[in-house]
Amino acid sequence: MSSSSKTLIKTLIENPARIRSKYQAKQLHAQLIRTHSLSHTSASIVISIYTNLKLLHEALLLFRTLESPPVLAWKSVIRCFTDQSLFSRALTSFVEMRASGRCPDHNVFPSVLKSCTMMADLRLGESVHGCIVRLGMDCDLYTGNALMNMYAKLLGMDSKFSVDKVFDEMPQRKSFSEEDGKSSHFDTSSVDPVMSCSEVIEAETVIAASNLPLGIDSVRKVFELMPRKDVVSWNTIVAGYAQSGMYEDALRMVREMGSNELSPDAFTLSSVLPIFSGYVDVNKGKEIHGYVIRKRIDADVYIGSSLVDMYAKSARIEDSERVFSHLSRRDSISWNSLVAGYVQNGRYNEALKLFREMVSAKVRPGPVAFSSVLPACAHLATLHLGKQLHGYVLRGGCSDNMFIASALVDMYSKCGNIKAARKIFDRMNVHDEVSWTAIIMGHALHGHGDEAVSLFEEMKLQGVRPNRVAFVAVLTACSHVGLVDEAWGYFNSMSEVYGLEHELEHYAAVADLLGRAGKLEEAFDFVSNMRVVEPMGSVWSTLLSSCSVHKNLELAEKVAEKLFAVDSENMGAYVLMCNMYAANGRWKEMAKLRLRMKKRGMRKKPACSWIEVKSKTHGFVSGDRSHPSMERINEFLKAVLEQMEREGYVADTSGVLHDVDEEHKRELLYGHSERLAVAFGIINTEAGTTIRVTKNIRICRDCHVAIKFISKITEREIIVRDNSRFHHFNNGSCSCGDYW
DNA sequence: GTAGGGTTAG
Repeated sequence: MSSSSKTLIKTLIENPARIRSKYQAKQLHAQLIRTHSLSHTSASIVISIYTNLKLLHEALLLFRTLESPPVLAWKSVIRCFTDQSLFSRALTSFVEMRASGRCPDHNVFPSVLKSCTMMADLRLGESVHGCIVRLGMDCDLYTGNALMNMYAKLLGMDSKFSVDKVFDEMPQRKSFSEEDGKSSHFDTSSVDPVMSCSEVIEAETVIAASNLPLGIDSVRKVFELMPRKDVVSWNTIVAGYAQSGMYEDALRMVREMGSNELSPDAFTLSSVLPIFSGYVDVNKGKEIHGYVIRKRIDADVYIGSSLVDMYAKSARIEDSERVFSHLSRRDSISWNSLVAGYVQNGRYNEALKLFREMVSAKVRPGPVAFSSVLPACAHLATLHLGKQLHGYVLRGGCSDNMFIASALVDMYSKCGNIKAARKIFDRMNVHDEVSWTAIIMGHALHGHGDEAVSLFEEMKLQGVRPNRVAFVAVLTACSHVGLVDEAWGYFNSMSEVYGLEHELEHYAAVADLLGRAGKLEEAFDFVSNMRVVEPMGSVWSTLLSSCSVHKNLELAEKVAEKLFAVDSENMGAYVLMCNMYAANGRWKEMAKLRLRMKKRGMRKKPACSWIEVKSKTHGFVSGDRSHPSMERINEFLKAVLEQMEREGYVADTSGVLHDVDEEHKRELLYGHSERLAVAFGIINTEAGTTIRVTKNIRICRDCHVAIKFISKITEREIIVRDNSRFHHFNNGSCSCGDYW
């Protein structure tokens, strides 16, 4: 070997950063072997070269030949394991390194802590923290940052220790002493408790006494003790505060950054932006948007999706669209922020359209994308799309995801298939309050009040505490089947047992229940005496429709007056009142109301129904004869009407409030949108297929009777979803038991 | 060698 090549090897070993390729690294390795100069030290350097090039396999082959690997070799492989997301192997290596008696230095801890974070192993992380304190390495900037990140990430988790324990007691704890280097303390598989029982109890008492979230407290403690802090340190604590809901503190830290001559960067802002959507006003968010543009970080994908989300949550979806359209690069989260934004703003068709665009743009939808877009299918009741998405979810193997499973339960029940919803619910391994509420609400909407109530009881038995939404669901269930006493019990238990405040929705459900049950005066007093800060228009309009069902015009006038006082443009209320005046022959009052509507430029929303046939949605508007199949629909309805009449059907024209003769009234009934949709469905599907129709307003009383007959004559299950519930017609009767 | 964004039930 020439002296010049020896010099070259020496130079490379001293400047390992010069090696940039696998080939060069292997050449060096080979030369060292050939010249018999592969010492422990030079081998470690080669290992670090391999790991820097992410050549884990090569590094490990060499590593295993070393009898007692030096610190450099250990930390190189630990870092590489962490880099390649092999967190548990990183931690095992750390344990082995400690067991071999090697003392870790400051640049191994960031990787170890990251692995603890990713493995969600707070216990081990805290032990490592103890070790760091013992070795006096808590002054290291990167180690401190990694510690803060770990506590911030694992902040919701149960901890046996508090950070004070780590600081105050860890150094003295025997298992951390350097002399005891062979201790198996760091072995993750070890079941030996690190603390004695009494210590654990003591620590838990300390934790119970503190009202602050444990994690954020630990983050702050580490932060305060760090002698040197950089932007990352500040960003980590800002994110920690933001994620713990401590928004004031997060924003205070951003301001303090400025006084420490550090300017907020893209990381800082993307942590802080979500605060402005739900907590502070959107104008503050706009200021930040301006700052982002001035700092020229508006191309950052993280900032982009934060902005899209912020504007969407502030009901400014047009601004979300603008931000999205200007993004130079879009990842799956940017897409999904806008998809979710559309759904949050009730723009379901746009959400589905964008989801499709996303798939065409070759961005694979992940679990979050599915849980964002499924509610759009639920709201639109587009079963075929929902089923397609379900298939996609199954192929993607994420059907166990709690968010997705709950969204699927909700989607199937809202699309009229409560059986499929229940099947998915029953197959879930664990249920949280969201999935329970979804299935309870599903049964409630399908008129299975008793089933919904017993599921609610089952939920409580399983130790899942009902929250405010769960109470909305169970009260809705009671309301749809007239369980008055049960509803009062639940309403009272909300505040008395669960310490939950009654909100508008709960009052509305009870008012609805009393109204449906015909207890109109009681309902009126209940609503008049409720104390809710929010507007009560929806509650009054619920009660108004009960007055209409129970034909109580006198009370209806009182209710309407209350309603118009808070909501002078409530279309439904005008229509209901007009109809009630008409039904009572009070044409003068009706005309007056009609004029008021006309002056305000209000127009009646037409009644429509939809049906999906062969994955295509067909819409029908009451009295509209433009559908290409209208001739066949009429033929069918005419034929079936003859049979219906033979079986005892008599048209109930009392609901037709136009001032026309009986014959004309019957014709109007026969042109109702739900009847057209049902007829179209029966003609265009095979015998026995379930018919699913969605209607935008309440189903008409006469159509309800007629569809019962039709279900019997045609031997079809017919499911009609109106604006408040599902009606399952089967063999001449309806699941609602005519209570609606 | 550390740090950030989107999701389910009314």
